[in-house]
Amino acid sequence: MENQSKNLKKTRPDNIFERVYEIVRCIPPGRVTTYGAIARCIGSARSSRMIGWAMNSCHSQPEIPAHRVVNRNGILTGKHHFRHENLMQELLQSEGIIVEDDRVVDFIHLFWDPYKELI
DNA sequence: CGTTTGACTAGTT
DNA sequence: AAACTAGCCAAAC
Repeated sequence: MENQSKNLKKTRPDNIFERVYEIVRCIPPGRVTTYGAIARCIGSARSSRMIGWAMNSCHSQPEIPAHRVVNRNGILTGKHHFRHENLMQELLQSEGIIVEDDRVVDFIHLFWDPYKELI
């Protein structure tokens, strides 16, 4: 009972994290979004750093296309957290996204706004 | 239990 | 234009 809820609390990712995962899962292949956009979508616009933390824990949750989340300039800031340094870029390129110098080419047009699309 | 850190961003100097 | 600041908040130390 008490122990269980304790365990649950430890096991259960915070709601914010689940919300983040939900949004990230909704990013269509071949599109990207930003930490800030997700943060805005879950209602705390200035908590973009938490999105990064959420991604850090997302390996426990399969089916999270974390490679489609880049920073506001379309730069692959999170690439070092993948199994291999180039995995993020390879995944993006396998979806038709051109990556040059760790930056998503034509990022502005590939940007997928969860706030608009997931209202 | 206070401090530091971080896959960020927007604003100011 | 580059550097600095502040806000945010959960883990790690």
